[in-house]
Amino acid sequence: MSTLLQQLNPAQRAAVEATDGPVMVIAGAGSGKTRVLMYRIAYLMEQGVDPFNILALTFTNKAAREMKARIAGMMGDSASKGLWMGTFHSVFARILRAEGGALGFPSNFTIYDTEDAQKVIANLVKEKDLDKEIYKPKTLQNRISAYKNALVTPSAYAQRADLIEADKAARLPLLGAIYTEYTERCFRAGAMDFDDLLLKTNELLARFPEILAKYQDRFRYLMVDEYQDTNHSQYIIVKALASRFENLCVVGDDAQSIYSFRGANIRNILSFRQDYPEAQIFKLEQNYRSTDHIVRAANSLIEKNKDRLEKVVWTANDPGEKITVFKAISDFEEGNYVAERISESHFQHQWDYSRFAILYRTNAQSRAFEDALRKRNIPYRIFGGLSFYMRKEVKDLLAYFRLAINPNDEEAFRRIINYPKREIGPTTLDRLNVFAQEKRLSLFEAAEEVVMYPSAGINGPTVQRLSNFCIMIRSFAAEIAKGQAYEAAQFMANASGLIRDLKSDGTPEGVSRLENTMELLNAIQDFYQRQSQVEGGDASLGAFLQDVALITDADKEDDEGTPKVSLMSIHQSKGLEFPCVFVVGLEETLFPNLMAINSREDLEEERRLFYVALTRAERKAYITYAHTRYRFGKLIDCEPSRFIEEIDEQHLDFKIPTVHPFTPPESLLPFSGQGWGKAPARFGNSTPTGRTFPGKDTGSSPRTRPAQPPAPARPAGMKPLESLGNGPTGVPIDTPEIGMRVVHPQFGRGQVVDLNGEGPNASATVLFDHTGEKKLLLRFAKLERETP
DNA sequence: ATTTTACAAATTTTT
DNA sequence: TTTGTAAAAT
Repeated sequence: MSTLLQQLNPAQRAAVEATDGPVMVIAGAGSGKTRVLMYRIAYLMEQGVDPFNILALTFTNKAAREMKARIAGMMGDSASKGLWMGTFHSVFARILRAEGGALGFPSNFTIYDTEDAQKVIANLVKEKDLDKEIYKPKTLQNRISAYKNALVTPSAYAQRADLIEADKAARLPLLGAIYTEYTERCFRAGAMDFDDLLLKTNELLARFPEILAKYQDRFRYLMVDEYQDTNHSQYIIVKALASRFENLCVVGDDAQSIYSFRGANIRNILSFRQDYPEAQIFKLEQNYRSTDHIVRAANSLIEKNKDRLEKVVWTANDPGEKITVFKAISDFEEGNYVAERISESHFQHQWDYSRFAILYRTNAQSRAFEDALRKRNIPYRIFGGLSFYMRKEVKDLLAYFRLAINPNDEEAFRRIINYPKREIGPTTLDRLNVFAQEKRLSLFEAAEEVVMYPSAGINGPTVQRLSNFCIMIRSFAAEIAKGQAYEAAQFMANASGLIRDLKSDGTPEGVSRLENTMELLNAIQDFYQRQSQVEGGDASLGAFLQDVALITDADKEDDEGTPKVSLMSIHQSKGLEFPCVFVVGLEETLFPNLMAINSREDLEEERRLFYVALTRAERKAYITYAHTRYRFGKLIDCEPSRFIEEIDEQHLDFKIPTVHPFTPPESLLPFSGQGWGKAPARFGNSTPTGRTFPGKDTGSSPRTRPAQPPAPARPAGMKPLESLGNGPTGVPIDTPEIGMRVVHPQFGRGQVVDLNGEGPNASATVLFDHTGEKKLLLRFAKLERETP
């Protein structure tokens, strides 16, 4: 038998060996789903399948990258070349770059993020003079997104009386018109939004049979991870691609479907059998991840859901500890409790900080935990919230790149036409826009041509300013064409006046913004160097932009070695695991969220979300909730979540805060009465651990620097499982000297030949033994002294 | 055209 | 709590 197969249990092995025909793997939490996917690919290759013919669609790019690296490790680097792995969005964006011409899109099309899309819509609403309280850009964008994910194009919408009726009822009778106009604007701008990447792929495959045939023939073996979270649009793409060979393997867990708000359709997994009657179905039910208490607790919870596939998750692991349930008096105390527990385990059991995760329902909850951790100098990392590439200053610089590469990019144009100040205000922009719409031009084209049309009403000096701007952008394009992405980016950052503008701002925020801008430039240099290493890699600035548009927080690697506590929303924790997990904020209207308590379907999704959170834990789980909580600046009373009651209590261990002597303990026990019962007034100020309960903002000592800088400049990455003994061998270098022998993680060994700059811009020129001379920024390139 | 000031609104989850 | 928008002033 293949040595690969020996490393799997019987159920896993069966799923791996069923290479031909449709296969569905129902994989319980922690049952080795990723392992099956990985071994299946390796097994296919071992059976002689060309990796070129395999496509695996994963949930994050990071998952794809890691899996690919491990397969390369098993099968050899060159053997796994050509294997395609990535998210739906990144894989099909790539195909659209190559084939989008058939649909009339340029290969350098821009990807609009949600913010861009909403701004385009906001502009339309303004142009049409509609009430933006009723026609809220966010709402419109959501509805349009939903239509796109259901494959309802503007023309299809016009045929759908039911949808038109529904929008009328929602007081949005013009939604169809806005949708149509929005689609046209995007087309003219050479831009696609996230949903378009799937919708246009469908259009491409449906309208051009020869293109469909080409990719059907290429992707003879298709694998889809997290199938329960695919939406209709993705489902149809998969179906189309798989329809020739039907070697389709989908892996998922209906109990972990948590993305219905994004159009994910749990029926995709529930009805797979009907779509493919001859499909083989495998169930992975043994959990290798968590203790018995955790597995059973999670099971008892998820049993309350009606929409489920039959499946019994079990584990042979030891019982472990019960789940600790803690009720805090306030969100502030909740943060302190969690930080205390982490600190305790860290010092008593030598658990390094990367073994802990704090999971919450909404990103806004992170604050109390940040404060508590920072106060104790516990390093942490926040995922989500506003990511690096969403920051204003980063998007501003990116907009220059975008416009230089695709001058029709309307949002980029609007963003930077008057930033830094060029004396081109709203009046000019309005007139320019009117002119552009009349002539059916993009704003950039309009700005270039308006000089010939005095009737547009833009005065001479302003026309000159517009023209100067266009000339500058054209010169940027020429710079990019030289092919040196980093140099071009730096040139643009300077020539645009953006750096100067940031430098003139002396405020701490301004300094941080400048740092972030520099960080972006560094990222470009890194990208350039990395891509240059890969054979056939595209190191252009355009390629960088394509990557950046689809990057998420979860994709980023941690570039500092310090182990950190992870803070993230439960959604983001999907697919991850941690030895110790805190699920926090278990309160009615927060979790389950207010938005989700009205229908059974929504409530069940919230319950699945809680299930996902619990099953992230390997050894120990905590559940916490607060009595009072600050929400939008006001202190409000909370009620414990119904979900706590739903867990079989034999797996729970209730902890209660210090009890006032006059109060009978029972009255503090959760669920002893209704809601909070009569919680006693707390005279003392002590937490359960006996610490004094500091007032707001008093605890942070000015003498010690926080473990985390106040404004984390970039999202670092994480490696929950491999935090121990990482890093290459060698001695880190603070100050390299000319002539020193060094090692670089990517370029290998070399010798320092020159040094330049200081502070954050300090760089070294290194002559590498194999890859030649490179200039590296020191704070960025992890150079180490060569060890013989 | 830009800056200042005041006031309001907003918080679910994400590719 | 912060962030964004509208009106008013320069």
